[in-house]
Amino acid sequence: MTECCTPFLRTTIHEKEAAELSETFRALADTARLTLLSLIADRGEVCGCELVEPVGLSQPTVSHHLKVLHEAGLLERERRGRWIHYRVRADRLEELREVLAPRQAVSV
Amino acid sequence: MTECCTPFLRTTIHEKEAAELSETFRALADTARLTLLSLIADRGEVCGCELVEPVGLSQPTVSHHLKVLHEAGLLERERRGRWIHYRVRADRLEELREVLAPRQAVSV
DNA sequence: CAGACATATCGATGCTTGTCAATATATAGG
DNA sequence: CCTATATATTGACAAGCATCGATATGTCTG
Repeated sequence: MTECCTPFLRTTIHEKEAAELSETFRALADTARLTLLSLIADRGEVCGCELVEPVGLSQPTVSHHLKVLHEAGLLERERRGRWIHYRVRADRLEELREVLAPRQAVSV
Repeated sequence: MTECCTPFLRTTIHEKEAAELSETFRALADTARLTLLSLIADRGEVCGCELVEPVGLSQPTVSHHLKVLHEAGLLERERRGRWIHYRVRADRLEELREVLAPRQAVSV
């Protein structure tokens, strides 16, 4: 019996929701991108130029990953002169956490 | 048993952590699998045979997706006679939620 | 403008993955 | 055993994706 708490989406998701959500998870489904997110989150705000060396990938590849994360809404970017600064979007992560939350008191 | 509180948002993750985490997110990075998870979570416990029709994919494909989810630790399976029953692993989702948690007071 | 540096785009390549039809395996009941 | 049903595996194919080198674009500073 699953009386205790049935987790994940409170109710069956629809096609569009699933499509959007899967896109976000896909952005997280890569070692390099998780490392990037982690580096950025750890430092609060980071210049892109500081991210190439620690992940050990080429500059174009890092640029690509940052783009994916940004397009998934997981990163904020701000240009300052030559540099682009990145921050993690906490609100977006909170949304994800809610999606994964166990359902509260069951209704219906 | 994983460590209690070193989500990637709090400190830089290491290579192995990132690899494992990305694998889990990869399991979630698919529309069909999200729909399956949602269906299972919604009903608490579901027989696999009830999952083929609602997702609109072939039986082998559904079987494949359920395997991916199970191997990612996101589903429990229990055989009962001819049928296999699935449940969502709430503990695993809770782990994911912690990983996505915003950093609290910074801990050196 | 020219040179330096940060970032983005392009094109190619090899690997991964979602999907199916066909087939195999497992389990229950006659 | 034989049959029916549930599930898994295999093999194939197309689409997607991570990665790189080469190159382009953008931006500041002499």
